Amino acid sequence: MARAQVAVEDPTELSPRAQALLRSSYRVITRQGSHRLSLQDVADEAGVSKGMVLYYFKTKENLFLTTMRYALERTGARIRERIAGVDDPHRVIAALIDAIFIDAERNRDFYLLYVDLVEHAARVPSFGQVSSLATEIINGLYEELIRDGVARGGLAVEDPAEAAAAMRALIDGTFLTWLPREDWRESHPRFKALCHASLLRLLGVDRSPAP
Amino acid sequence: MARAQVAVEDPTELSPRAQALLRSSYRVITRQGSHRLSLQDVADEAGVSKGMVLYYFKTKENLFLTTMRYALERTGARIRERIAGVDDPHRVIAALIDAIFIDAERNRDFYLLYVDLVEHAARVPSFGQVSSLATEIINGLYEELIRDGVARGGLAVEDPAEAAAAMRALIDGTFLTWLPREDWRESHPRFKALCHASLLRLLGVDRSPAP
DNA sequence: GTGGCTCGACTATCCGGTCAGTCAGATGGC
DNA sequence: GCCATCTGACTGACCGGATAGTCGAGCCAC
Repeated sequence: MARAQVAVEDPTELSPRAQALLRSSYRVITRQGSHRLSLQDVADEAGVSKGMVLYYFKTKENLFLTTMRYALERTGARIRERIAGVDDPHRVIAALIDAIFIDAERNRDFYLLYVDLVEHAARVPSFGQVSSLATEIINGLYEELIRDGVARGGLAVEDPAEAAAAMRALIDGTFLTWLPREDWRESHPRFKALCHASLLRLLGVDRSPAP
Repeated sequence: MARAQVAVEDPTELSPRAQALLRSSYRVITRQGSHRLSLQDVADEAGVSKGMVLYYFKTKENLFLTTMRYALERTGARIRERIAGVDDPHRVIAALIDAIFIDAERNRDFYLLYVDLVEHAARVPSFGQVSSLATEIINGLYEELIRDGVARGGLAVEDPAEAAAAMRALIDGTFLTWLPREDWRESHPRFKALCHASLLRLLGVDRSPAP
């Protein structure tokens, strides 16, 4: 795999054809894992020849990197959208948990990709920027929520950035322990509830039910 | 890669030669990642021929599985050993954190392998048992500690098994967010402190300093 | 007809696994 | 004590299959 020399391109600025390939690539990765991703598979999934994949994304690494970024930004946007309407600071945590834990299949797809990204980022320098992007998106969102919650009252937190980091660790860790389970489909609600309860503890939310 | 039909063998019951190969395998995996592990690399690392690796471990999958189990049990035993002497329930959490966060290099090696294991376990059924073994070892240890802490007072926890799961999520998640960082070497103490503080919150430990 | 787009054949490489065979040391018959 | 035989660890050449990337030629819309 050749080394990418330039920054990963913005997926939203790609031609429609390239974006379709990106979606095919994402589908193949969720099905097989990024390590078993082959250009031929992506081409087959998209119903085109392998040459075309390389025509739009010069190398496999570039395709992979761009797919990561695409999935990351799409997921981040979706979560933001989901919690945009919620104003009550007491409910915003619940809304976030609802937004993140949508359903077992999609959570599994995304977090398996995310785990792959971490593994790659730790070994291959060019993946570092995508991984940093992930941290920016995720921690930024969490920190924003926490600051808001503190300002409106209801959250007992000293350092929002630190709390956001802890929050991220808890949520990502919940998925990490959930992913390899054989009963991942059935246990999804249980892990969701556990994560919710732990998060409330972590953020010092008053746990007496609202009257 | 052929499918393993039988349970992964106990690494401690292997011949010295095979155990040496296991250590070589672990070294190669920590260096390159399990997906870039080749039999030739292991053979080179051990200074033998590739044929020998397959002589002792019939398939690559079996070698990999056994290496995982070896690393898992070795790490679990080391942590148990480290906290064995601590009696004071207020210090046992600190001791655990000290035992887990030994140093940046070893944490990185182990958790990169662990992340690989999760990815494999989620895709390849034969890795499920090793992953379950990991859960047993880790959650068992945590639950034991929590029960002990509750019995001696100092921990405000309702369901120890549930608290253990949350604890594991927090710790594993801390490493997951730490791993892909470029500054992983320098930021190790910071993540350790963050994890420690969050853990105290999560377990409802009285945070006023002892007089 | 020209240039972007698409194909598919081809190349080079890598890697898991097989296999025939080497060699050193143990065994045992005399 | 000595040689024939055997055994099991170990090697290295080899095979088959997969796969990233190249390239030249065809297609078609403008």
